[in-house]
Amino acid sequence: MSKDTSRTDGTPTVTPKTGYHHGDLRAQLIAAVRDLVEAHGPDGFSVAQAARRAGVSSAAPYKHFKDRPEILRGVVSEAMDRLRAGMEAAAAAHPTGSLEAVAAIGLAYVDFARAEPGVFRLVFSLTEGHEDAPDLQTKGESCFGVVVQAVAACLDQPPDDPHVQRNAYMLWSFVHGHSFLHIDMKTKVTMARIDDWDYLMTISRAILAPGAQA
Amino acid sequence: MSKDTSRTDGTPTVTPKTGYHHGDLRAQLIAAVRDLVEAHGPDGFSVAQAARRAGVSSAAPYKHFKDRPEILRGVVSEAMDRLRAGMEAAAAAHPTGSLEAVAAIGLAYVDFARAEPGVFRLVFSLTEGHEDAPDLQTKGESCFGVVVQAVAACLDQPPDDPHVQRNAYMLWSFVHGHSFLHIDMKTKVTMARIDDWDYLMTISRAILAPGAQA
DNA sequence: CCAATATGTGAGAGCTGCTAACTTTAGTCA
DNA sequence: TGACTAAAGTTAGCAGCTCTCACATATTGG
Repeated sequence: MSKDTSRTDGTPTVTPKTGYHHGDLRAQLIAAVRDLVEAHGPDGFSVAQAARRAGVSSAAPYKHFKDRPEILRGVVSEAMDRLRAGMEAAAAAHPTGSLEAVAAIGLAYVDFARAEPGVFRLVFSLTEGHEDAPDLQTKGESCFGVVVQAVAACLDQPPDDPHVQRNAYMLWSFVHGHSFLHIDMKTKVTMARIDDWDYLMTISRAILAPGAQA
Repeated sequence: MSKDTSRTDGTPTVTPKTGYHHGDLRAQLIAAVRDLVEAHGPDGFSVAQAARRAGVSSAAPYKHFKDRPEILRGVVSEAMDRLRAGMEAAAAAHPTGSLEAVAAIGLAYVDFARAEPGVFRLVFSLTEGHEDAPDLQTKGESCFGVVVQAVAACLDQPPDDPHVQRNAYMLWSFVHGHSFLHIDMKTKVTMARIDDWDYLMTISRAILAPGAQA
């Protein structure tokens, strides 16, 4: 009964089942959906397809997720964890309070968008209609928290200072917009190519330099 | 044969059919899809539903559109026309070459995102996997062209100057990011409330002021 | 006035999301 | 150890969707 060597789908089962029970279906479904979203766009996946990839029947996913949207939320949640980890790691690689730390956080953001454009888009497509997902809200805020922390250190002011918040928001807007525009018209339109690091340093300096914009 | 007064859907037919032929089905389908996308998110619409709204059978749309994606592309195309018109009108309301003209373009952008968040998101969700849509590409570029034009006038340099292009791109990144973040976490997170006009003027000044960022 | 064409209809194949009822496995406690 | 329970699979099947095909009906140019 080795129904798990490979499916009609063509794609091999990531890890064969251990008999009847799978063992790690939830995580594998998320991984499968992540791949599918990356390959065919946010609405170009089906839970049936993901189930086939994981080597289970098309009803099995509903033992772990209530809905199709809930599966997507799972993917987003996992992606946000990685995004935040990446941002924190990037910041940690530079002196606390330095402009470089801020720019590095932005670069991590852009890198994530470039590496997983489909998932990146999904993360920010999902917020609407999923207000009933407090964990995602929380994770989003803690991503922003990384930026706020770095900006606060840079300006030597407390994180809840309105000036810090405003500057952090400006930086995030910038990086977010750049990320989106970048993956939208990859290497086309507008200009030859942007050196992201230069670009991000410029922005960080323009916004955080003492005396900038009032 | 008045099957057009209202449908089981509940929503009234926008304009009753003139008998067998509809007369303006294509435009009405686009309008219906626009509403549905706005109401239930980009993937929360179905061709069948749109057809019901327009008062035709579920096969009728395929006489005007090849695909489900092609209908979405139609919606996006129409939306981009309106977006560009709004940006141009906003610019025209201020002196050519003024910072206000630049900020006004940005405000038109943000206003559009706020007024039609679903469609706005759709516009920028569609670019991937639809590279075979040169008209959308063209319209996107001409939207950017509006920004470039205003920036060029403001800096008193030709539109194809790299400096102009770079600054226009920076502005667009900013406004784009702000728009997205704004509709994502509406009035939540980050800060109480942003006065968009102030915000956009600040940004425009920071980027376009003589001597700013090298 | 009549073909040719554009635009509608209904039926239906094949997929999907999701539920229901059943089966198998794993864990728990007398 | 062994029966009970809960967790995690299965198959069967409904309703709804996309899209196609064959057919019906308006519109229109020659």
